[in-house]
Amino acid sequence: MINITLPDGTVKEYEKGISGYEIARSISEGLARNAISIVANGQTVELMRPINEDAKIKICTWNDPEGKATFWHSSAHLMAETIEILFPGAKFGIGPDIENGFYYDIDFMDYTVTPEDFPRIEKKFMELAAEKQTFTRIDKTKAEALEYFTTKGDEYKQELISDLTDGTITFYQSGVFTDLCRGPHLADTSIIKAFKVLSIAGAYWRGDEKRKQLTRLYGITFPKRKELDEYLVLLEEAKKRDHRKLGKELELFMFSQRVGSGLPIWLPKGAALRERLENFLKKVQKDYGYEQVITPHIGNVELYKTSGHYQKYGEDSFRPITTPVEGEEFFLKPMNCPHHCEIYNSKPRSYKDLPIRLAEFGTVYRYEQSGELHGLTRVRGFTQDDAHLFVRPDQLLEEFEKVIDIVLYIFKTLKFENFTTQISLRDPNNKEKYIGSDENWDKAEKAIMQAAEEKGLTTVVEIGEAAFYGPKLDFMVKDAIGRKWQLGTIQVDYNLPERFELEYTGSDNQKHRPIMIHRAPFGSMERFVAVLIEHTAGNFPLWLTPEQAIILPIGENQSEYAEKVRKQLSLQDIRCSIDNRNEKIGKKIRDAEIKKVPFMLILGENEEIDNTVSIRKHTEGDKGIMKIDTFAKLINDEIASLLSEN
RNA sequence: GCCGAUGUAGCUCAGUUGGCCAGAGCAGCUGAUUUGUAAUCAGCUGGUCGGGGGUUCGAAUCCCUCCAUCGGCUCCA
Repeated sequence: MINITLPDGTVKEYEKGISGYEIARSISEGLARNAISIVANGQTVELMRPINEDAKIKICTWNDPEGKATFWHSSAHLMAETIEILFPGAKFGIGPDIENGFYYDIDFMDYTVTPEDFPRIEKKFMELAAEKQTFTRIDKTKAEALEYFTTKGDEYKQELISDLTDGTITFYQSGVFTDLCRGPHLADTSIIKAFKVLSIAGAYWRGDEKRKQLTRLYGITFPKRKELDEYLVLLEEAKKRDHRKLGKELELFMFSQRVGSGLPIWLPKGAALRERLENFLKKVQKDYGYEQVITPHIGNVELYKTSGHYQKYGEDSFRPITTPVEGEEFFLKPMNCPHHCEIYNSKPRSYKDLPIRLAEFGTVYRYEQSGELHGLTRVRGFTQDDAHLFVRPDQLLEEFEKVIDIVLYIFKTLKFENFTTQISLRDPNNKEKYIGSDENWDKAEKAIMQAAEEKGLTTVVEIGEAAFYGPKLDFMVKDAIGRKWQLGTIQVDYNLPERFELEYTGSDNQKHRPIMIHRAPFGSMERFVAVLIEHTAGNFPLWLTPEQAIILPIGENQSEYAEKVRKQLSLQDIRCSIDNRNEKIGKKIRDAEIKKVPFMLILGENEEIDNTVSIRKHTEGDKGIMKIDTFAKLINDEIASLLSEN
């Protein structure tokens, strides 16, 4: 007999060799029916696998992440089988489950797959699923495994197998398809009731751009047809929040082919919104002892040779600008830190002066490959809400933590609740990608981890994601369709102070080297606004929104009164306009709703007589009548509360 | 940069196998209407069919090329 511990802590006794399925059945028929896989002692395995020792278990269904993973991973196998049948000779790379569905990287050889092929792939897939195919696990020696795929002529699988240790290799066979795989899998394919090929893309074999590009098919499956339909609706809804679409509709920003790709142009409403964000941050920073500076958009090549950027990125930058007579070389500023280092160096510094906190909304230009540009989130010219803190070693931790406070305050004020925090370290096996000594890197990495821990952040550590001059603490937020973007970033840097020979005089009258903290809570204004648009679906908080209220006179007779209301509100800092068009009130309301104006003020004879306005709230409807000043106070109070919550 | 797709009026989209002056709705302009909580009516204006080249008697439609955009990959100081 063995002891099985259930997630709620109860311990049950079973015969040795019992399967997860039988355990599920002993709990309830329903659970057995819905069970997909079982986690036993931390390892996800098939339901039918015998359990031979005491174990802590969890039966996974579609509602568990592990269950979904197994469901989608098995679906990837089935999609591969479908491809093998429809496109004989196709070779297979890897096919994992992902956050939403799964993909398989496939070399289709001479055939080019297009979305027109999707329907027949989907049809065949569903036929195979209905066959109730089972997944059979087969242990192989390395030699046997290699032989199988050599005979089959699949060099990708051969390469994968060569990297594996002998004795751990398993195959899974379902239908006519056999794949190298660790498992686990569904009991059989019949519970897959809906499948859709989502998209097709190129993907380099093993993520290496020097190697062959395979065709990646993205797909998703569900245990119910209805769930697929719901998922597709969800995707459609998400597309409506796309910042590129809303940015155009709400006239926030634009791009022009003539100006150049990746170079955003801020329209009046977008510029005003961005300015409010900047002022908000400026005020916070002032409270934290930052000083604003302004530096030029270009810098001499020597500046970037000193900083190391030239050696690192010189070839992948916009070409240098040269002066006609002297032939001096300048680069478009790719970052603000070197300029700020020069400010630090402009006069002798004492330990009493530190920390020095220099902030700048600095516009920078970076060459991004054409295929990487993406709306406002990935551009070639953007403005960082940058600042550099020059601190003594004994101030590092406290200053770093205060920066975390600023980031968290901003995220909270803007209701960014679903962010993740990532510590980006260097890849110790790839040191030539970075500058600076091991000792300094160690110090910097430790400082970040300590600060994050003391602030109670739940972090994910990513190796190899550091900047070339130092490790980072990054704040990541997802966009409408789940893509992750880095917004806020805080970086500890021992390297630039050395390269620029930054110094301060200590209390011992000796020269010391300060440490730099680079930080940008928004990341960049462009990317932040993009994510803000997608999070709010264009319904910005009242203090940020371009137009807070719109006055809608019912007829021509109210135009004078409308102007009076506008002036009165404007005196109380409320942004509003008048819709004086010769249209019916229904039309004016409709247009204001589409423009997402938070408040509509409807004025007719009654309001004019009583000196009131009739309030209609965006998406909510009629809110009744109130005095003009009462409305103004209501708005200003709401804004004050939005900004003061802390 | 790479793989695949897309590009028709300011916006959203029609445009059959290449064939008469390239269409619609919204927006805009003009006029009528003066309106009470999500679209008043009528008329009009507006397009080098992404750019360039080619095939053809004839190209928005077929081919080549460049550009931009979209989905990914790679990259992201």
